[in-house]
Amino acid sequence: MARPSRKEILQDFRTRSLLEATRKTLANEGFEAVTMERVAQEAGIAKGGIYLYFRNKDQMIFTALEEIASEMTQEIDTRVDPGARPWERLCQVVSAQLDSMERHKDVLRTLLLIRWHMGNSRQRKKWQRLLKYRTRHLERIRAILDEGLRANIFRLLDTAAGAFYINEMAIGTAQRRMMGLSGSSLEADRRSLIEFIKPLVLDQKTLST
Amino acid sequence: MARPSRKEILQDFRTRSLLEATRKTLANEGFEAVTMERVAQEAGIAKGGIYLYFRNKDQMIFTALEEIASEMTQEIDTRVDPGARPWERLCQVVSAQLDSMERHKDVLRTLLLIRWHMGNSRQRKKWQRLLKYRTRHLERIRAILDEGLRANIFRLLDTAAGAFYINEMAIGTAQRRMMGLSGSSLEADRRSLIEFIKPLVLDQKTLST
Amino acid sequence: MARPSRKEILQDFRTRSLLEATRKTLANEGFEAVTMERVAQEAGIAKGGIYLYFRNKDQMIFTALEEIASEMTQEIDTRVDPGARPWERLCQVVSAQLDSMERHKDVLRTLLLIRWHMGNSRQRKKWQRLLKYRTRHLERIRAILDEGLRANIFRLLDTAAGAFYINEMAIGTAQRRMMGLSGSSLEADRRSLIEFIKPLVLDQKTLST
Amino acid sequence: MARPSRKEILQDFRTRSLLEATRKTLANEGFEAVTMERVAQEAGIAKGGIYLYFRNKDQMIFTALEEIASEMTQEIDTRVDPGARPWERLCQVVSAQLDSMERHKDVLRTLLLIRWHMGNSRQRKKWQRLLKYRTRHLERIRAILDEGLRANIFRLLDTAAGAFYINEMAIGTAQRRMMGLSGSSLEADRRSLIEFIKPLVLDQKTLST
DNA sequence: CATGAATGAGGCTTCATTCAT
DNA sequence: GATGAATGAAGCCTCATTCAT
Repeated sequence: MARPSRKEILQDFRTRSLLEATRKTLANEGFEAVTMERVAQEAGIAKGGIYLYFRNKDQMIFTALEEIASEMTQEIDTRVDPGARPWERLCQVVSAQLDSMERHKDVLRTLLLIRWHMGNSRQRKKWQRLLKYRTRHLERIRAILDEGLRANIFRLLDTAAGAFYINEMAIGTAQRRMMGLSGSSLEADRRSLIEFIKPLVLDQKTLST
Repeated sequence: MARPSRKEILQDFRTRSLLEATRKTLANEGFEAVTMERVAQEAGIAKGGIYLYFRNKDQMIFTALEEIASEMTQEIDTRVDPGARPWERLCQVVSAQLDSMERHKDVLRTLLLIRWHMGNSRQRKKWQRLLKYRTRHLERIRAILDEGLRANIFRLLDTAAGAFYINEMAIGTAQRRMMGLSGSSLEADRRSLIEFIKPLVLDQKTLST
Repeated sequence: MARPSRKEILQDFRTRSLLEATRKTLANEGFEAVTMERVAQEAGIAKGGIYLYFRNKDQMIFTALEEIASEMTQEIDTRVDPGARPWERLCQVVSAQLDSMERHKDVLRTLLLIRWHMGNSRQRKKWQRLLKYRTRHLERIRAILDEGLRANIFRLLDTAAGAFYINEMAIGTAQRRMMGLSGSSLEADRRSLIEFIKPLVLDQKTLST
Repeated sequence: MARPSRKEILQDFRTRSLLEATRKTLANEGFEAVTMERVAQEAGIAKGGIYLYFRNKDQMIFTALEEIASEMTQEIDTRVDPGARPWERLCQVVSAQLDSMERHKDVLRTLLLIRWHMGNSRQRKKWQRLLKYRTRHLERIRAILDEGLRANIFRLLDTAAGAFYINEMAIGTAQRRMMGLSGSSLEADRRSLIEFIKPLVLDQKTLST
């Protein structure tokens, strides 16, 4: 395998710095605070230099967001034990998702902004690729539900819909925390959500949390 | 009661035009497309004229959004039969909410943006007042859950949390439709959501939809 | 003599209100705070109504300033005893001028602004008429100096120049007070100035203050 | 010592152009004519470019004014012979001040405007720093008077007050010239002023001009 | 006459992007 | 390649003046 050349290493480093700076600014000061000037400075690169690594501002932000989405997906994957039984796995996914969102609380705000942009036909294309991560996550949940259904552990339901709702509740929970409206600990919020979806399980005597 | 004078009528008409223009722009082209110049033009008013009706851009947008929130709240109220039994009322609320969100699909996007702004401490105050409508809605749902709980119809649950989750699922559903990702009819989405929360009811044999 | 008609009385009252409002605003908040809107409101007249009494903003301000200049001139006249001897009269004039400027401290600022405008050839004409009051004042002082000279009381000097310098010192004193840089009482400032011009008098043993 | 780089030279040139343009506009058309647009054009720079050299309009004007004040101070310093005797030095200062003001006649107008702004409590802070030059000048005069007093050459007087009055007369003289009201040559005005303050000297036989 | 809503020119400032060095 | 000065299009807001009612 070709060892990365000196040039490639530098390019990579610069790209990383820029993305880091973008995320940091996004997190600390919000979308409107992200100016090329600011990001460049934070990354220790000249303003004009950004354009060597990104086509334009939109693409830079897009890439930063995609990176976060990707990280979150991975974080969740890591936390799920493929050998566990469906309900346990579901709990793991939900818990991992809440944790991950909490950790990325600050940028989550912007990440969720794409939901908003997706409603605008003109901008749709620009952000569409980020949906991939959402879809993947929904399918992960759905697979668990399907398995539970086949094993006759879960109540009969439209698993696609179920996955969707569970994800929405998790996101809502994270958003509420982000807005400072939660009032409970993350752990309490987690328990609450799991409690709410527990009726999915037919024989509740068998449940652990 | 004093009949509105000619002047008042005109004032009202102008204010309406501006709000309409704001909503329309907001809906069609998104938040960043809302320019004083543009709104003025769309409303058939000179640029400077806006400031006769609104203190500044923020207040204009705020008013437009609040109006929508208020309309939605009222639309839902109208659709709920206070005499109906808890589960029926819950279904009415959810259905009404979905309908209302569908009707205001375009601006809903922006309305939900406040979730985003609320995460930015600097802008928090500006939008905080809009939370009133959310709170009111959550309490409406919670009251129904409480009543059902007291009547021993609903499964035991934290009603505040329950209200929160139901609302999140409804909003998520609307958002999905808005993003063009639903694929089903509104009616199908409604059934799906209601189906998902049906386990709340203890004796499901008694259920109508 | 024709008794002023009802209409004329009203016109006069309105004009007065507007000038008063102009002066008040000028005094309290400075030149840039004088907007037609504000003055109209303060005067209890509709914005458009101003144009029934003044050709435009400039003329309104001009008239207000002229009024003040005129008042100051009169105030000084009142304070001078035509029968007194030259040095006493000089002291009276200077004292009266300082008092009057102190009383009109706030608007004096704007009044002196015309010195500034007079340097701009384009605006010169607009304010030139206000010079009348300055000229009159200088002549008043000069007449006193002339008389003192003829009576052999004052040291030989160019009386026109002397009048000019004395006036400048008085204005400077008032300005210093206005800028909050004086630190002394008005009375102390008065004494100081008179002390400084005392060498004008040949035989200082005869002096009272 | 580091030779100024090409970049620094250019930066300096731009700054100079802008300040020059500001002064010119200030001089020719007055304070209100100073527009960012206009200054930029006059300096041959794009509108937005100004902000590379000045934080905002206020700072730009402030800098221009301070520059003038500083130049004038230096011009006067250059003209005073530290070895000369008090009265000669006083004459040198006054002459230099009149010359300097004559040379900067055009902008002097605006420089004196700070007297006006200083009367407005809201703007006071903004211009306060310019008072430094005035204070320095007053102290220069005062030091001369003090020395003359100690040497028993000057008549007894409050030297601080004396410095103040002399300065006011000089400024007044310059202003009168600026307003086109002088009618005499600068030299005549100079003589006149010096003549007026001559009584400060006790033994006038010793005087040269 | 009187009103004040409406106009629209004009001012300040920001910022993505380009390009000479 | 890298830099950052320069550009200029927008954006928000103010306010003297006009004019329909």
